[in-house]
Amino acid sequence: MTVDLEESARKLLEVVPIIMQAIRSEMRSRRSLDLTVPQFRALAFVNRNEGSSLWEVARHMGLTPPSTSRLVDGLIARGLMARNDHPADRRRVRLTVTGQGLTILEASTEGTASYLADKLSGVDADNREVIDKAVETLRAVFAPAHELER
Amino acid sequence: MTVDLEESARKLLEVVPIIMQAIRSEMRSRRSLDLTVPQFRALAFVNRNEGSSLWEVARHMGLTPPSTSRLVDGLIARGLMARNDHPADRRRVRLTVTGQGLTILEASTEGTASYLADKLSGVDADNREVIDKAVETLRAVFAPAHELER
DNA sequence: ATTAAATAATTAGAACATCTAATTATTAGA
DNA sequence: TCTAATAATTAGATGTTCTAATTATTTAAT
Repeated sequence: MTVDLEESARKLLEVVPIIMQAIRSEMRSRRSLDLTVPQFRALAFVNRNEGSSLWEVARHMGLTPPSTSRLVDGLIARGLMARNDHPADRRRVRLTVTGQGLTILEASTEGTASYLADKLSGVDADNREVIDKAVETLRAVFAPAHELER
Repeated sequence: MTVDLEESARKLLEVVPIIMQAIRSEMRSRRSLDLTVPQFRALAFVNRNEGSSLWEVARHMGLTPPSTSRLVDGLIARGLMARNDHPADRRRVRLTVTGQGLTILEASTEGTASYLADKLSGVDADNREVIDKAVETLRAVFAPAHELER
């Protein structure tokens, strides 16, 4: 029984980047899809939140608006996202995922989830449940507050 | 009870980047230390493995040798790491953490772990134990195989 | 109603991350 | 010894992310 907070934190700090790296490599390895993690996340968010403003995407991702603006630029350049005028407020932007963007998002989600599922398949049912529960708790702890009421 | 492998994988895919982003922001926010996550990881690895070769660092981090070479360049430029000749094999490089590097590594570890500990402090003991156990399992699943016998 | 303040987004400039391909040394093996 | 393999770097590209400054638009206050 660890229970030592600092110790738990250090382990988390060691393991999270390792998993992240695995996800990153997996995502970029599919030549045909080739989304970076931020691109993937932005696409997924806008897909779930049709017509998001740049600021909403930035807040979700924990990025500054300029960073987000560039990120979106890249996605638009590849035809995966579209930037339109907001009808009520001309300062604002309405972001949407294009058909092609959705196709790639889905393929990428599917592919990466399969990869992770494969990794997890070696874990017995009990421990998988432990992981599920931990992920749930961690989500509550780390997810931007405004996204938890869903 | 979720138990659905694919579903677990998708949740992991959602949550890991969120935690990662929190860690990244936290690390870069300490102006005086200001390590990026890859810099931090490289420093931590070389500190634990005095005299590592470039290739070992690359393998640990899941990066290509060129990427690692540049990463190390940056650390050396900041005086946090040193690159020396390997006595037996002149192709190889012996990496070590400098005194200043160690100072910054420790401060950064301490600061980031405190930040995470603070986040986790709101979680009750039972759930903390669940998280610990999950982290342990995930480490076994994702850590590079060669690093598990320790 | 006009001006000042606040908000939304972008541009500019910088440092870093990361890849593939090609190159340079050095060592090991046929 | 000449060729293979190994270790590392350089080159060139694209993407990430920051701060600071700028542009446009809307809201609020006189």
